[in-house]
Amino acid sequence: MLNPQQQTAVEHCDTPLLVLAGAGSGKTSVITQKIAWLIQRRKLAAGKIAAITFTNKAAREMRERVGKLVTSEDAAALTVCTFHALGLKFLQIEHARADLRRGFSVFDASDSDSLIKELAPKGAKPDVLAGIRHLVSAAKGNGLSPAEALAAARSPKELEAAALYEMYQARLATFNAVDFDDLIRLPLQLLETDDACRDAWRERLRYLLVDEYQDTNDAQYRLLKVLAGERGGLTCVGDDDQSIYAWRGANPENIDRLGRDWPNLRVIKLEQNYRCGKRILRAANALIAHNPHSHEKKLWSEHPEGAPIRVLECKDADHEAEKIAAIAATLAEKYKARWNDIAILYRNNFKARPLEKALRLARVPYHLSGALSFLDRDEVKDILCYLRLLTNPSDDAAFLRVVNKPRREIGDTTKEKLGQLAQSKHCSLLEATRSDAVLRQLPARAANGLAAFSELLDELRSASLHESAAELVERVIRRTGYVAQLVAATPDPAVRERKLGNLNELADWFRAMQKGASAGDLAAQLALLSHADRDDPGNAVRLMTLHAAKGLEFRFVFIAGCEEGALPSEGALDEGRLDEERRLMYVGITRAKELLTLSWAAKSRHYGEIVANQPSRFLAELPQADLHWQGKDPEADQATTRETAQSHMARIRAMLAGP
DNA sequence: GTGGTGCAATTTTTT
DNA sequence: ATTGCACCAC
Repeated sequence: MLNPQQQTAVEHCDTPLLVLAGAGSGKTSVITQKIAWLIQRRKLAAGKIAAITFTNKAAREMRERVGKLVTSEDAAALTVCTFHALGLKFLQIEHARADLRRGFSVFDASDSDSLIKELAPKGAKPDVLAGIRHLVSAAKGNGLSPAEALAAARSPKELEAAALYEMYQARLATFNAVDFDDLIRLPLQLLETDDACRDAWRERLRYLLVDEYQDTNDAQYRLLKVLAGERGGLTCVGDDDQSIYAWRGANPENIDRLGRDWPNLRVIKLEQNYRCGKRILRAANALIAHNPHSHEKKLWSEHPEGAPIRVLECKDADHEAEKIAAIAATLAEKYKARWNDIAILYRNNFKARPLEKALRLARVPYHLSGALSFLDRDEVKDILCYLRLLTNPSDDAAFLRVVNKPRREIGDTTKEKLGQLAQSKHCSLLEATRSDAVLRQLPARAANGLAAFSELLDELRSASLHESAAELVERVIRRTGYVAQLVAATPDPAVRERKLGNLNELADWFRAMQKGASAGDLAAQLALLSHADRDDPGNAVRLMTLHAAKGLEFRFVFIAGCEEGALPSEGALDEGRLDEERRLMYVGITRAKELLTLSWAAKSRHYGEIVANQPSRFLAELPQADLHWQGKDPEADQATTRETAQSHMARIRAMLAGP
């Protein structure tokens, strides 16, 4: 099944291995087969192997595929998860060494945002806040502690951010909480400083396989390095041409670092593509040739040539969406396509709106991935915050979120006052509500509400001691009066049903999880499962961003919004980061197996105003002979391209030859 | 403490 | 143009 390069990659275990795997070259097969090889031929215990991915969906798919190659016992013993999930598991075991107490909370992005906002100078503008948050995250992604970040600060901005990082981290510590970046940074810090801990984990994880290696940041690289050690039980699979996450700290330089840190590194290239038609691949190769390369790679394919790549020129975004919807609708009969053979990709989520509208109108079933995440729904977050607070009474962020849900007449004034009192007593908000001295200093109405809240939590906590996680979740949903409030406050029956459905789904998720785990641990895991990769899209056209499409493939792919300022995005253009945008386009093109359609709109809305667009420069970088431009004026174009003329002739001939 | 009105920011991409 | 949020009147 495997080609010689793939087979070599599977069998090479004695020194670290870097697999430069082009798009569609079967890298997942290499990883899964290699896991099976390690277990069956190298007699390595499955429990000592970890396969690390970047998304939960990728982890799930990998687990599924490995499951077909190894025994179910081995499959269960394997670690197949994201970097962040591995870090969480690590910290849950090693919490004491990381100065965390059992049941610590994982702050999600919005928890982090509010904390930053609280600590930043009052009235700071959103973009300033975002800048600080980005710098703090970048420092953490470089594995820096607050002190190190302060020392490394090069500009006033960085200095300010580093100072804020210190406060931010101190607050997290009092909340007994970590954020996403800490899930990498804290394990790294521990492993690099604590020899006993490092040796134990090296023994525990004897072989590491990393998918999408080009997406690792500095901290992740160092984590791999310290875990793999001199022994170098490590296989990294990646593609520098698919590096599209530099904006969030991914460092594709890590590809070259491997060879420097392990001189015995073996490098294998996978250049045969098993996915795309020749023409699509030729276009992809031509496009990416415009980028500088340190690892030359030439993808080839044995697939048929395939149809020309269509370029739809449209008047505006609505027109574009209508055209795409119309073509998608015909593909089904023309090519015997199932709806889920079709994907519509775009640079930013904003583009999804007109597409949704057009697809609905054309009665094409579609599924929007990524957008409204299950866990971002308010009602789900609320219940999860109850669980967080039950497991971690110090979690002030969770406290603030749920203390007045459902309504207990506790408003901002009370929260503010309570915060001051807790601060002076050096205790958490929840502890403060337990103190009579504190309650006496508040108005009776607020004090009653707080007392009721803390009693409710006490009751739930004592119930949690002898209940499973699933039972506890159901109890929280019922006993807090949450459902009653939800029903009362949501007049629209459709919205109400949806929200209640979300709560049911949440309960289902906990029911499906293993019996032994505590609700708090599960809530922490759930915090990482941020994207809607939970629900099965079914047989529907898939709408998603180009980023979300990485790792997927479809027979028919549309890339909408190929415009200057959109596909090389405005921001990237300003900062001269064109290469990554080109790689994004490359990723999009290489998702297509059979038919690729690119489109651009001559006009679009920009902050409410209508502006004229230019077609993306990337369209000009494709081999023009492989493109079929379909302009705004279909009559005029029909004859202009050879391909259409030929198929036109073919149709006429067929008619003449017919009955 | 809650429910309204007007203003400002939004368009990268995600664990 | 839409939407979230800050500020103000009950």
